[in-house]
Amino acid sequence: MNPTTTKEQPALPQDALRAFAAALSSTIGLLYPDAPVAEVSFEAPRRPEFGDFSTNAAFSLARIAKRSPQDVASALIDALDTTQPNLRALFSEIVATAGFINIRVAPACWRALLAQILRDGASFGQSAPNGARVSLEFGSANPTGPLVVVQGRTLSIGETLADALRYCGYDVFTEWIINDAGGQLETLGDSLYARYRQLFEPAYVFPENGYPGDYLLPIAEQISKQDGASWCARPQSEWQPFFAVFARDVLVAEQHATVERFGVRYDLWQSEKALHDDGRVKAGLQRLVDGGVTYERDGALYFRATQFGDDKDRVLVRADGRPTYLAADVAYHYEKLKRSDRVIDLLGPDHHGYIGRLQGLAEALGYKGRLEVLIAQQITLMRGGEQIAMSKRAGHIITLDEIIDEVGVDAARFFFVMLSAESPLTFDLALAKAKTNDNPVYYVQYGHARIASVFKNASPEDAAAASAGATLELLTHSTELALIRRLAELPKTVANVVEHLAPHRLTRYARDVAADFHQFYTERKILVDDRDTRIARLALSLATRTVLAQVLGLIGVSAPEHM
RNA sequence: GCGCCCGUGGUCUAAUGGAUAAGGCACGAGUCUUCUAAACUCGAAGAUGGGGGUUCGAUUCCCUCCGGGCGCACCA
Repeated sequence: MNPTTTKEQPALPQDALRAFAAALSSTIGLLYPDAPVAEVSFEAPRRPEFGDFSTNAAFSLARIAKRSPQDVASALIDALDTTQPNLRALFSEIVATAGFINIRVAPACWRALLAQILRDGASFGQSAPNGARVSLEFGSANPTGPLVVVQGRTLSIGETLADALRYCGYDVFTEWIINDAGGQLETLGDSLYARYRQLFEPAYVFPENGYPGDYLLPIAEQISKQDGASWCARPQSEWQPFFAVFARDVLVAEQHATVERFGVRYDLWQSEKALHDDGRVKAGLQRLVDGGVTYERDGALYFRATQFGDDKDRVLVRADGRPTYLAADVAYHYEKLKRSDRVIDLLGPDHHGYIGRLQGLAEALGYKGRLEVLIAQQITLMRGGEQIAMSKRAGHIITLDEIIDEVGVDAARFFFVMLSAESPLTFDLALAKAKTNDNPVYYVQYGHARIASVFKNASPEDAAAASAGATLELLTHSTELALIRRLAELPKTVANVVEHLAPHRLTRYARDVAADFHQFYTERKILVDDRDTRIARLALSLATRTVLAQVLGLIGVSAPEHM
C-alpha cells in the first residue's frame, strides 16, 4: 500500500507492518543482492521498551554482509529513510538495537484499529472460512459410568480448541466416540443385572470384575419399576443384552447431559458398536489389507505396525473372528481422514503409548501427516492442600458433576484449560471456588463486570457516541495505548493457539487484557466532565469489553454484567 | 527393559529458536468522601536439574546422565 494515502484513511497496524516488510525486502535486495530472498517477519518483543514489533532480518544478513547484525540493521534503516521517506509517517519509531530492528507503530494506526474493533464488535478478528475441514475428537469415554475429572480437562481443552479453530476460519467437526463394543459392555450388563437382583435378594453376588459404585443402583430401580422382578427368572441369553444396552443408553444420556451442562456440544456421538454393525469396521480393515500392510498368522489378522515404528505388530482380528479395539480405530480414523483435511485426537493420559500406533495407522491408510494427537496429562485433585484419593476400582470416584456443583462451570473450565495440556495439573477445589484475588477467573470476569458497571452509569447518548468511535484521538495516555495494543493481539493469539494446539495461552491473554484494563481504569477516570474525553475512554472500555467477552467465550466462561 | 510427558525463584506456572527469563501466590510498604479495592502502585528476594552438541543466538532443537509422573493386552 502507499503510505501517502494514510492522511485521509489511517492505516491499520497490520497494513503498516505490511508496508514496512515490503519496503525492507526491496531495500535488502538493493543493499545485498546476493542474499537469498526471505520473507520479513515480525514478532512482539518481550519488553515494551523495544517497541511494538521487531524483526530479526539483520541476523541472517550479517554473514553475507560480513558485518555485525547491528551494523546491518543500522544500514538498512538508513537506506530505508533514503528510498522510502514516506514510511516514517506510519511509525513513531524505527531503531536498531542489538541487531534487531525495533519499530513502533504510529498512535493513529492503533486508534484506527480501535475503531475497527468498535465496528466489528463480537466478530472482531475472526477469519473468513478457509475451506479446511478439521475433525476434532475429544473427551470420549467408556459408557460404563459417570464422567470424571479427567474428562473435564479434555472437554475444556477440546471445546476451546474447537472454538479457536472456528474463529480462525476452519470448518470444525467435533466428535465423541462411545466405546460400547466388546467385553466391557457385557461386564456392564452383568453389573447392572447384579444390582437389579440385589433389590430382591440382597445376598446376590456382585461380579468380581464388575463396575462398583452406587451409580448403577438408580438404573436398576428404574428397571424394577417398569418390569418388576420378571427378569430374575429369564435366562442370561435374554437379560444380558437387554441390561447391557439399557445401562449404556442411560449412562450415555447422563454423560451427554453433563457435557452440555459443561458448555460443550458435539456434532457427532459415534457408537463404536454401530461401526461394527454397519460394516464400516470391515471396510476399514479391507483398506489395510488392500494396502498390503497386514498378514495372517495363527488364524489372526495382524497389522504390520513395526513397519511404521511400533514395537510389535498388532492384532486386528482374533482367531475366533472377533475384531480388536484397534480394528474399530482403523475404521473410525479412516472415515475421519477421508472427510477431513486435518484430524486431531485429544486423548487422555493413559494413551501415551498409542500415539505412534495411531500415526502409523494414518500413514498406512494413505494419509501420512494428517493426524495430530494431543495428550492431556493427568489431574491431581486437591481440596485446600489435601489430596483427594480416587480409585475407580474401589468405587471412590469424584464425578465431573460433583465438581461443577462445587466450583461452578466457569471456574472449572478456566482452571482445566489454564495449564499447557502436556503438564500435569493440580486442581484445588478450594482455590477454584475461592472468591479471592488469587483466583484468576474472577480477576478476568471482574474486568468485564467493571466495564458493564461503568456503562450503567453512563448516559445512553454517550454510549452511542462511544460505539461510533468519534473522538479516539484523545486517547494518548500510556495505559490507553498499551490497552489498545493488547486488544489488537486477539487474532494473533488465537491463531497461535491453533498453530500450537495450545489453548492455555488464551487464559494468559485474558489475564493480560484484564490487567491492562485495570491499570487504565485506575489511572484514568472514564466518566469525566469533558464530553469528548469521556466518550473516547468509553469507546476504549467498550472495545475492551468486546474482546474480554470474546476471550471468555472461547474459554467457555461467562462474562458477567455484575459481580 | 521399552515408549511418552515433566524438571524454571519459597511456591504454582509462562515464555511461535531471540534482547536484561515473565506473571500469580506468599512476604514488606502504600492507594478508596470520586465510575465496583474481587482493583492499583512501589519494594525486597530470587530460578531454567547436571554435562555435551547444533546455532549469530537455546528454557525451547539433538545426545547423554540424574530425578519425578504415566503408559506398555488378541481390554476398550
